[in-house]
Amino acid sequence: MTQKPTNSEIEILTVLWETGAGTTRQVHDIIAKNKSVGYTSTLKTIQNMLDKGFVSRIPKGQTHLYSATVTQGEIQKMMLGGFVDRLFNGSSKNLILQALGNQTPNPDELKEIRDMLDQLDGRDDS
Amino acid sequence: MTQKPTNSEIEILTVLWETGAGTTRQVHDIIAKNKSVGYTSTLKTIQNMLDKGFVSRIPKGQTHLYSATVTQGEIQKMMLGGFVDRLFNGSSKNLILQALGNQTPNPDELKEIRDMLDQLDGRDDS
DNA sequence: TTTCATCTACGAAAAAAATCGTAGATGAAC
DNA sequence: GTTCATCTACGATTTTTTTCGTAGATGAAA
Repeated sequence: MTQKPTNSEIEILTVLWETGAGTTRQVHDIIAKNKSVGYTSTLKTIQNMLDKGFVSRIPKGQTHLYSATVTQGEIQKMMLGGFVDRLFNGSSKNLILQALGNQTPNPDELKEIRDMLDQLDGRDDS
Repeated sequence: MTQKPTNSEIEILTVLWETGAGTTRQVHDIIAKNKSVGYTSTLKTIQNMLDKGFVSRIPKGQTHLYSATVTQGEIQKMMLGGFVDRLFNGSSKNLILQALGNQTPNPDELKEIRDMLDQLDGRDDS
């Protein structure tokens, strides 16, 4: 698993991460709520993903049940590095400051972030 | 400026952000250090960027001097939203936690992030 | 058993992005 | 003034990604 998923593939992975598993039909119906695309397009993309190893499948009657073979965290990690390098001069800090500026998390989330920071530099003044 | 730059275009913008301005030759020589690509490819990409409005140029002898018409911050903002939506369920918090996990900023940077957090929720215990 | 809906497989077309080849202009070196 | 290096313009090709059309299989309904 060295390859990065394309945008369409990520859309499908997102559905599978949320639902656990699904047939092409089930995945497609969810995708098609947000964008206009034919069933066979979704099918083809899933088949490509099978070739690339992003999903596995088991036969289920006359169809297949697909699940992701990669976790969302793995893909996030895989994509984040390049993204930070390409757009934020490789600095996570820059990314984080920009992210905080764009869309401020709510207080609970801010606390989570603070806790993470505390944990990272071994601080303990909760 | 509604369109998003492609990856190749971002590479070129990055050079221009760092150098302030440059000729195709100058930009290309920097790009070519990191990847194998012909001069005319870089030229063509810059010309596309001129059409899209990402750069402007002024004649300089027999060549042109290009500068970015968009700031790095603008592009970061433009790209970050979609990235968070696509990969982090639209949650900046999730992005930030993953970013901190991947590559921990140094203490000074951590302080910057903390300051930003304090500022965001009006805290004042510096 | 004919019809109909639904599925898969697979190639091909379309769209988007990246790369490059060639032609022509210009100026410097000789 | 011929040669050489360098630049731009621009179309065309290649590669990647996305979309879709068609053919064939299968099972349920009539």
